[in-house]
Amino acid sequence: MRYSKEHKAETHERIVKQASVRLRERGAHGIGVADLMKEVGLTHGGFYAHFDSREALVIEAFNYAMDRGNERWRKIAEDTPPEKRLAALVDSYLTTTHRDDPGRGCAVPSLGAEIARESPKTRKAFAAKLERMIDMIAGQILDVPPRTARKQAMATLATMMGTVVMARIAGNGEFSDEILAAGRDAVLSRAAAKPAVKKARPKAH
Amino acid sequence: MRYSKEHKAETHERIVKQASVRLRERGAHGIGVADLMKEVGLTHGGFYAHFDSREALVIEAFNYAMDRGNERWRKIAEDTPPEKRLAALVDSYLTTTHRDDPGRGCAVPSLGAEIARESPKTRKAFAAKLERMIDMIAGQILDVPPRTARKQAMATLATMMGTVVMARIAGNGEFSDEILAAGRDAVLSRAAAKPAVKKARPKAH
DNA sequence: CTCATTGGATGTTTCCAGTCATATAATAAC
DNA sequence: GTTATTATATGACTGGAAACATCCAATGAG
Repeated sequence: MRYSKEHKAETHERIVKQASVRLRERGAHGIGVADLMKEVGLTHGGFYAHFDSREALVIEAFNYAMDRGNERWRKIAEDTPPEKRLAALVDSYLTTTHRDDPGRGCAVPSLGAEIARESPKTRKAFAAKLERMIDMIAGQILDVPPRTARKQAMATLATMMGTVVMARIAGNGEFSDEILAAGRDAVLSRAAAKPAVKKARPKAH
Repeated sequence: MRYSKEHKAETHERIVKQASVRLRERGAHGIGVADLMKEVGLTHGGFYAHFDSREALVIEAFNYAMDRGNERWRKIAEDTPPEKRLAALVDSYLTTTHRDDPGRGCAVPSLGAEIARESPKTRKAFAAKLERMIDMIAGQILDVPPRTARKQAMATLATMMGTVVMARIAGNGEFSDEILAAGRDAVLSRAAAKPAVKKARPKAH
């Protein structure tokens, strides 16, 4: 082996990471191999030493983005007492920061619709990650009986993701902020209504 | 005038309609001028007699799709007694049919994320239509006091749209159906919980 | 010294928005 | 009813952008 053992792995990851950012920012067809490699500080000749094809990269990048999201949620669950976890999650998800920086945010609101149109292989990989997200919410975030947890997790995710999609359409002004606030209230009040947990009424900003 | 008076207007609308279907099916860059015109039974030379540019068409097609959606909702409101309107809406929106046929469905779950990346002009046109949808839900569909209607309308839409996005990622199997069902329950139970003055029945877990 | 990795250059293909001279078809004028 | 008029449609053409993929000389780690 020339170059250190980890060198290639590191380069590989840098490419995947940058791709995942660009894809979330610009969509599934929003960046080409050449530009991407340039952004990573390489030239695009070496690309095919790392990936069989562009699609292989895209799948990896999707997975990477989803994994980072799940990782983030896991940390929230870890660092927060059970009854406050949902509020903590919503506070990190339904923010202007997340809305305005899709590149570092959740992949579903940015790429969901496009994923649904990709090849079955790509779509299924994404669906598996989505199911992991649901499990995570149901098991680690929501403070409700397991009986209803899965269903409620799905609805919670749907509301959060739909809110981000709508807020991004609305831009970044007052109207958009209003949408974010409505989503927050909806998620938290639904949770408050179901178990005996109380309040958590965030002030709209 | 040669050709009948309405001829051009009709052709124009056929183009817009077909474009709106294809865009929802394949995404904002999913079809080119030439293919589109062919699908309408024309050649692509004449395109620029109808539209200044491709973008102008895209904006019209977006508007068309949104208008059709609003129209559909208006009819539901018209044909249904107030207390059943939301259920009727959800029953038409969160169906496998809608999930599996984006081309004829709501434009937000199919195009929302891509719209958010388009030019400000395009995005703002879409945002205006989104606001109309919210007004429609708040004023004609929800059976709640005006005070909270707008906020609740936003949340209701977010949940419905997010549910469709997730369900499409999940494909069309059992998992996907489960997501649809969860979305339905969430929208309807929230509506049932709110008008009742306070938090009804806190059932301890 | 050796050779895997890198990166600059290049090939080739595909595709697409937009233009224009020409042909066609329907109405208005006579 | 015939002709003149003109809006609409045709289809080939353009110029260029962008994309994926491959090759090979140079590099630098071991």
